[in-house]
Amino acid sequence: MDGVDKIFDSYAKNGLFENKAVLQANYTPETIPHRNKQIESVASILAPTLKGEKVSNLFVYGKTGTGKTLSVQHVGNRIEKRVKDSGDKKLRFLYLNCKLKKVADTEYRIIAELINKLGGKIPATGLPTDSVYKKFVEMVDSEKQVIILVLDEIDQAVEKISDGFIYSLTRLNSELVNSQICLIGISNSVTFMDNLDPRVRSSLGEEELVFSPYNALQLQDILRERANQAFKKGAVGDGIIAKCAAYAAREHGDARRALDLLRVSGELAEREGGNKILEKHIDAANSKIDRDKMVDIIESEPKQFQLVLKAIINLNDKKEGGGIYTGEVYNEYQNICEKTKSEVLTQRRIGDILAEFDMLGVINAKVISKGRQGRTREIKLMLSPNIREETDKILADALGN
DNA sequence: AGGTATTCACATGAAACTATTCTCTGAGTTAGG
DNA sequence: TAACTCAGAGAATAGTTTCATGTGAATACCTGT
Repeated sequence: MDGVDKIFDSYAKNGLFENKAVLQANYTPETIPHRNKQIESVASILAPTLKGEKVSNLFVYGKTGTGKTLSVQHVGNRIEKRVKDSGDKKLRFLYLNCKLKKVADTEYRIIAELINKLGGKIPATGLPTDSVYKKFVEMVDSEKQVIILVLDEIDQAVEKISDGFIYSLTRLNSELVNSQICLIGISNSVTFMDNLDPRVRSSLGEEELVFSPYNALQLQDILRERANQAFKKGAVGDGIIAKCAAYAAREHGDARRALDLLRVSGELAEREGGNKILEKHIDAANSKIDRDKMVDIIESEPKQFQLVLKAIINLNDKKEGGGIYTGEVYNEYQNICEKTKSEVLTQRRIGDILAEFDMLGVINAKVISKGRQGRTREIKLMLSPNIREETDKILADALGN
C-alpha cells in the first residue's frame, strides 16, 4: 500500500463531486437566474422569425461571465425547438465564436465555418475568399429559410479583419431572394461600437441589449443552484458560496470566474482528502487560478516573446524599483539574443510585443514623455513572487540556460 | 519671468515582404484489360 | 484506357521588416520688462 494507492483509495471513497461537469465552462444549465429580463428581450426581438418575417439585427454587450452567450443560446434553442415542433418553417440557428484560434479568426475561416455548419463542404484554405463568400450566399439562398447568425466575440473578429466583413454580412439581406438573415453580435467591449463604420453601426445596432455584471447576491444564487447538482450533500457550506461569490463580484461580477473558483476549491479539498470545502481552499483556489492562467500564457508564448520577457526580468532584477524603458529592454534583448544565438528582431517589433504583454497583464506599460529625453514606455513587471518563480523555470527551460 | 520653438526617443500606422500551409490541376506514369 | 502520383500554381496566414508620420513635455532660446 503505497502513496499512489492511498490517493486512489481516498479518491474513490470520498470524492466531493457528484457531477463535476456542472461547474465546467461549457455546461449549459436548465435555468439562468437573474437574466429573465434579458432573455425575454432577446426572445421578443427574435419572435418574428417564427413567422418567417424580417427581424432586426441585435447587438449584445456586457463583460465576460455575465451570461450573454448563455442567454442568447438559450433563446436560440427554444426557437429552434419550437420551429421543429410546428414543423413548417425552415429556420437555422448558427452560433459562431469568432475568437477561437484556427477555427474562426479570419474572414475566410468564419465563412468556411458557417458553410460547414450549414452542411456544406469547403477546403480549409486554397480558395479565393470571394468564391467562398459566393458559395455561402448560394447555400443560404438555396431554399426559403430564416437564418439567425450569432457572432460571439465579434470585436475580436473586427480587430483582426475589418468591419467591411460585417458590413457585407449586414447587407446580405438585399442579395437574398428567398431567405432572411438575422445577425446577432456579441461583444464584451462596450466601446467596440464607437469606432465602427457608421453604416455598420446602424445596421448591426438596430436593437441593443446590455448585460450588466452580477452582484454578489445574484452570484450566490447561481452558485447555489449549480453547487447543489455538482457536489455531494454537505460538501459545501453556505459561507463557502458567499465567499466565492464575493471574490468573483470583486472581479466585475464574472460568473464564470465564480464557478471556476468553486470547482477548483472542490478539487483542492478533494485532493487533501477532506469531505468538505473550507475557506482556506477558496483562497488557495483563487491564487491557483491566477497562477495557472499566467503560467499558461507565458508557457505558450513564442520564443521571441519569451526572450523579451527574459530581458524585462533581467532589468527588473538589476534595477530594483527604477523604471524600465523600451530602449533598455531592446538592448538587453539584443544581448540575450546574442548569447542564445537567436535571431534579433527590430525595435519596431519589440514595441508591439511589449504592447501585447501589456494586454496580457504580464507587464504594466505606460507611455510617458520624458521631455527632452523623448517618449517611451515605462514598464513594470507584474508577476507576483510565486508566479515569478515558475516563470523563471519556464524561461530557463525554453531558452536553454 | 514668461512665452515659443526644438528636440528627443520612441509610439503608432500602413504597406510590403517572407515562409509556410493548404488545395487543386494537369502532366506524366503505371497497371490492367 | 483508367487510376495514380507528384510537382507546381494559386491562395491565405502569421510574423516580421521598411518606411512614414506622430507626439508630450523638458529644455533651449527669445522677448520685452
